[in-house]
Amino acid sequence: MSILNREFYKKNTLDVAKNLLGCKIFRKINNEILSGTIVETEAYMQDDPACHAFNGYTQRSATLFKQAGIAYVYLIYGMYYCLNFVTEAEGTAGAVLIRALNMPNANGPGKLCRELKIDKSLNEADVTNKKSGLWVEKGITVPPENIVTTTRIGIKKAADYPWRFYIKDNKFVSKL
DNA sequence: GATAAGATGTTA
DNA sequence: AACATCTTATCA
Repeated sequence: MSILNREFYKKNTLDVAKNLLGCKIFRKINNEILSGTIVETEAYMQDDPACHAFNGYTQRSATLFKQAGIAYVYLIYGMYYCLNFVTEAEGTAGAVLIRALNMPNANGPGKLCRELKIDKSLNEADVTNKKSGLWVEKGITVPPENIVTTTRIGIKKAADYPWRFYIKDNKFVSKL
């Protein structure tokens, strides 16, 4: 029962992406609580051609510049939602994309949002308390040797940046 | 107002 | 390997 506080997110995006591995996401819907361990993340930063905020401040990317510890949810390809957690200080763009959870049918950004019933109404939701129905708690600690660093998936720009992290030998990680 | 591209998932 | 499908950004 230790919810990750705002200080956890208000750090270097790459560090937050690694620290989030092994943490548990909780989603409360009506009286049901869904949860899953984060097994795969990707980092997106301000000086990153693939980041939505790279080309300046727009309506969609505005969330990335807000305070750390809130959710950034957007629709991709008109069919799938992606869940991010905003990082860095207010005014600096940065976010961590959650790519996979340690639960069935959640091995991909779009699939996990479908499983957790995440949609745009959760955009900018505060993840540091339970009121929003979406929060993260400290989970297992992943030793550095079990964190694998590779290039990101599904993007065309800056695809060679080694900013994707996942837990070694985890079968729920999207794509091998 | 119109157009092109996109941090994906499913199907063949 | 191709496609489904629509919001967002970027023009005019």
